Amino acid sequence: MSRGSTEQPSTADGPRQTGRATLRDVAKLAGVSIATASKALNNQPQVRAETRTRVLQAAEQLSFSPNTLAQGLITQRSGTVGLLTSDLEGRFSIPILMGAEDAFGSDQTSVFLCDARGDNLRERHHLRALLSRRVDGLIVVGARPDARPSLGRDLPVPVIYAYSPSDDPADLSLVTDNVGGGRMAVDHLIRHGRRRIAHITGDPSYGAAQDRARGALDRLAEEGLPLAGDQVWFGAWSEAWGRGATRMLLQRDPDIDAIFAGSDEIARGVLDVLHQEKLAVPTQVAVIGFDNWNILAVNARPPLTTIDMNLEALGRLAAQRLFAAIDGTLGSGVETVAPRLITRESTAPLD
Amino acid sequence: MSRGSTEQPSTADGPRQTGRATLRDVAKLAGVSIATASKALNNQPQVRAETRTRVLQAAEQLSFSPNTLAQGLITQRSGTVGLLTSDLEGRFSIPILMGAEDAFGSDQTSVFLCDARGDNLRERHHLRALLSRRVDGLIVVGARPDARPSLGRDLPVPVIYAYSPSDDPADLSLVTDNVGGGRMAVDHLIRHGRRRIAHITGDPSYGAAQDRARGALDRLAEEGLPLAGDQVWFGAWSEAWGRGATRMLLQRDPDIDAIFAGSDEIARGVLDVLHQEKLAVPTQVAVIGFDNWNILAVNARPPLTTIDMNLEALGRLAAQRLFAAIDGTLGSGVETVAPRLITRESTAPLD
DNA sequence: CGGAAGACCGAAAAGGTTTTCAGGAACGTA
DNA sequence: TACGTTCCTGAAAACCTTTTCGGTCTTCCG
Repeated sequence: MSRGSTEQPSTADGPRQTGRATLRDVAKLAGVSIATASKALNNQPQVRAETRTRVLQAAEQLSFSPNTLAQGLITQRSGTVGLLTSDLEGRFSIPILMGAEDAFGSDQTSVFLCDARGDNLRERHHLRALLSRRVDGLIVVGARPDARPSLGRDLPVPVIYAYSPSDDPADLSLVTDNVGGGRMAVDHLIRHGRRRIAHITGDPSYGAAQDRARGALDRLAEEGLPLAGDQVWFGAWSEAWGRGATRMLLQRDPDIDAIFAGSDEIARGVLDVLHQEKLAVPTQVAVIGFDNWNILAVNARPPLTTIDMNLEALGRLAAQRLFAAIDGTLGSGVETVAPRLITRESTAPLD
Repeated sequence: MSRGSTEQPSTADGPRQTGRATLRDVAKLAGVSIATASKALNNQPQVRAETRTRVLQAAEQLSFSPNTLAQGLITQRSGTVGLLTSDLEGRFSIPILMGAEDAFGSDQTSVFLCDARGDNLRERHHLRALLSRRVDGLIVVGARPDARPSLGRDLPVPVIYAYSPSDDPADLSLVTDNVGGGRMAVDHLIRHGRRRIAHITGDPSYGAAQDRARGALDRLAEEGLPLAGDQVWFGAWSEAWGRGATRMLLQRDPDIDAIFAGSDEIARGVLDVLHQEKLAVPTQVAVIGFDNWNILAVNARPPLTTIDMNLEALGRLAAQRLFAAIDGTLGSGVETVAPRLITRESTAPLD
């Protein structure tokens, strides 16, 4: 560390009572007033070059670092934002978090992480704490892609809802375009010459399941193609359901040539049964997943073509929107982020 | 929100210039001085009960929330800590984070999240920012269970290293007991009557791989048992390596009755090949993994017995140690957290 | 040489809270 | 009535920085 290289400042060589150099110390060492020292460090123009360097040297020597609390107190801006997630464990929050943290990090903004663990009381508690800390803004990251209760309209800072939209249309929410994702998946299969496409997906109470199915059906309809297997196979977001549904599906409709799975987890189950049934992937049946959950998709046999929700981009976008809202005023409504196709080996043109 | 229920305070009904009620406003409304208001809100004894309730009511009415920045400025304690991780993406950081966040949350401490993304420069940058924000302490969460460079001895706040120990023995590091984990895994197999136990694990450059292997070998030696397969099969932390190694292993030593896999990912590969070879799990061959990575372990067929590193507990412990260190002084050396066995169906007593 | 303009610097207020210390009121005792 | 206690309350300093505004000094021009 650079602090290490200087003689560690102690009672002997300087007036350090609190253990840290303050602007006053720097000013004294540089032989100027506090005001001048401040200006010099902040690149204000009204200070001579020679004086500035003297101050800079003094600051360096004392390894001065400005007290952000005091700065925040006076500028009425803390330079912090709150990231209020309801479910850190769930794998979807993390990439959003990363994106947001990354975007803020390149500014001067630091991020408070709060995990409410799905508990409403804990959420309120964290909210109070964050407001008390005078965060400049808030990003609320939901656990499921369905609407969640708004934090309210009368908060003193801008709020952005990510992944789970707010149930108040006056709030600004950022979500992934699941309809577009479903459409994209089926489009990919169609382009590869598939005609008998089935769809196995998760819990029908999830908006995401409904939306993806709708996108898929829309795209099929445009092409005048029927949905293979006679229905959307709703069930659970699990490998086990993927296996079960595939078995039933094959029984009802043995000559499908593609399966769109509503998640990579389900896709793994699908692949598993296709293997057992000696149906070659992708030559006989193409499989496409959803989520691009790396550990599952990459290690699948064959590696899984899938739809990536671009969650990190969503997090970054949330950060940008919040940043813009901090001085300006905030928009409202629901904004969607386009997913993207990740092509691997589980899909290929039909001979 | 409670703020919502009051007439929203505006220019009309009160002296609100900055948009938020301040202690001065509360005091004025309650008809007392700022000092008294402060004491009343902080449960100081030198204030009459009647006055206290008057202040409390005023605070409630204005939905006052104290400015933590100002408090921190004067108390010389910000009530925040920094969580400096080098790799948010990696799945190991998350549970540690959750544990720490949870432990701090129940106190009054808020957590700054910083992801250095494995970049040294970014780490320094974040460190500077955190110190500038006057965090009361720091937890450094590594990406790999191997030693990492210390942040230095002369930081003005206590630092605790989690998962990756610091290379400076004067620092305090908290790590998982991988030797104990390896021992625990083999012990479990032995207790279930297994005698021909093999070990397939990941990248030998990882301390964790070496430690787990050592623990396993120790336990075997105690029992006078040889290691089946003639060697520890080091390779990569991947399903593919799990598959490859299992094939080679079976060729060399067809009648093993248990495999200890160095990670759940590897274990999945192992299970896969055992399936193909028609070796029944757990009746013929028992399999135990490491990490308790839920998505892999639970969905395996059969569900995987595995070793859980107790990372969330590690995070919580780190928080506690840091908390203790903030007033007192910090210990040093490496402290280990015991892993725990998660029994599922991939292991069972040999008839 | 006088004066105006410009460059640089410093005193002081402000931001919101905690805490110390002194003063005032009420009360009991001599 | 005078005085000592006990309780409450409030003025003011402190924490560290930014920013405004007035002041000093130099320089240049007439």
